[in-house]
Amino acid sequence: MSVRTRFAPSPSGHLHVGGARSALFCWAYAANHDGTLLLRIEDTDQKRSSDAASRGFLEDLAWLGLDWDEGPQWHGRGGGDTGPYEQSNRLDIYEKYLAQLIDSGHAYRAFETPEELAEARRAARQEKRAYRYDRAALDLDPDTVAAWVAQGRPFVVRFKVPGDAPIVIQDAVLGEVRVEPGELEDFIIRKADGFPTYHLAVVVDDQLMGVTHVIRGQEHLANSPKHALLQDALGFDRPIWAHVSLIFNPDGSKMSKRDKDKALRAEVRSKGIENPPEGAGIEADRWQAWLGDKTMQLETEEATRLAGLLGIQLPAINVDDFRRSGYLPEVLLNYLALLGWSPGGDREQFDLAFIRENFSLDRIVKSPAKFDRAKLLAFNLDAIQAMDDDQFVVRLQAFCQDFEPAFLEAMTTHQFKVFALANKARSKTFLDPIESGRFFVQGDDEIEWPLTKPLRKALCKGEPCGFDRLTAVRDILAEADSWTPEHLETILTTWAETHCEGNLGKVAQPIRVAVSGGSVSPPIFDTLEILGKDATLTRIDRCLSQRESMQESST
RNA sequence: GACCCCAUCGUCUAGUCAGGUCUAGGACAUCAGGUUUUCAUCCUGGGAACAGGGGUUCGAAUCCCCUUGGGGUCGCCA
Repeated sequence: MSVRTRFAPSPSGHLHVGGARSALFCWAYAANHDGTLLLRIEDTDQKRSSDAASRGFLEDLAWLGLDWDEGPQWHGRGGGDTGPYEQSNRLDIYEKYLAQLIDSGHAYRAFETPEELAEARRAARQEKRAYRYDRAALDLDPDTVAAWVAQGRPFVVRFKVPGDAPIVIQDAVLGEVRVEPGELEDFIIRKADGFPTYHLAVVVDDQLMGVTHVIRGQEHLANSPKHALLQDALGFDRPIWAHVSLIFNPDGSKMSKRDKDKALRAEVRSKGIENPPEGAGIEADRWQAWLGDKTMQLETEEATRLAGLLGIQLPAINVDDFRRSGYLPEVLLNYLALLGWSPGGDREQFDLAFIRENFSLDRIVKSPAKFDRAKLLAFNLDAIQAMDDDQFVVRLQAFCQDFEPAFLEAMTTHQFKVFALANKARSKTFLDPIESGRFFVQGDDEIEWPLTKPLRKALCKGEPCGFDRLTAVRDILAEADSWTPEHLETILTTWAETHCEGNLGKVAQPIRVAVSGGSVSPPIFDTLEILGKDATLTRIDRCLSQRESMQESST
């Protein structure tokens, strides 16, 4: 039988790194076995599902290069015979199996309200008892049930957990996992709104879609016995389960899609903000609901705006966060693969083709892993350094198109190419050249020279000082008849030979400061070429015009 | 709290399933030098771990048990 794996996210925001890793493992296992990867959208929660969110997932997966064979159709991906692949479009299917379970006595209707259940849970907690549903609905006589249903009284359907034998499941990563009878309560398989719960939908869909291997995060481990029970009751096959360990934050907590909201709530509380800040675009009642419900998530845009207003940095947990931060998809994938899996031996850097060739479930690590940004960054640097020049230019260009169009608008194609290549050796991410190169796209009159320590050192200190050298070299540059890096190098090194004892830095640094307003830039000759002669001279002149006031305040 | 899962350098891991070749290997981070027109690179070198206790065995990082520690789940979320 051919291998069929599935990645089944719920569409509640962007794809987070844990989900991305599950998707990668599903992809890799299927690819390694010439099997099929299915994508299924688990949107049975009417309160939390939105179309925009599920498209975000698709885009994230596509960016990573994790293409699905079957699933929602999107830019040439997806399709297939076992759809529909959105659970909200499969309600009639679940109804059929629900009826089967009720008819066969494996499930029953229950009429307690959510409030009643919450109260029962609270009471159990107070008495330090483990709460389990008391099966009161099982005592209802059939006529009463029929009458209540006929009246339209809301009900849920619960699965009647057999109490006789331990439930033993086999896991490809963890081995045998055993749960004693009586540990599980009669869990709900259909909600009052008519939608199935996750448990029922997953079991039915996995069977109907022919899924052979379920690779998912260990937070689902406790669900598997329930699914096994449902599968047995429905006469379904059990898939092979592989529960992958969790990904942690550096502080040891679980890396969660809710971390952004958590950070925002903490900040709001610590600042004692009671109402939604002006410009956050959040309604007052929605704000209150969000503050009071730690499972509720803001939309990405709302969260980003709010973080901006509060002046805090949101934790990077989504694939999209890393994309915007200038990481390469192949590096993120490489790093994610290493988090919880290892090909054995010393090899650490590899591509998707290598993963495809070498992936196996028995090399998945059981223990949880902390997400280490520093190592990811180091890998990204290595990948950028290994890239050939043309590719770097093209990919940086694409990055700017998506996130920093100002850099493309402000430069000619040639300037951008010089800019890119001048930055390649010093970039750890695509964002590095952008952040350190803002001065390239600023107007000449926007450059300012804050009196920081490195600026003071470059301009004011020493005898002669930077200003002196700048004044002298300004006219040399003005007379340059050619403005190429090579020619500039000749002029300036020659000048440094006679005026700075051959120490190019003595003159390069003051120029760098004058044209950039900071102490950091690409190699100086490239920098000047990108700026061009006019901008260079204008900026030097403006800088020199500040000489007096800077020297005054520096003494 | 109940149930379940896990345990090698600061971090990710190799080695564990088939016990000896392990005075435990690699990578990231860190520290000390060096190269460099700034930043970033780059080069050389150093320190750094088998959670603790019991077994089994000629021999245990590797097998068993207990303790401790960490984590997950306990929703009409998935």
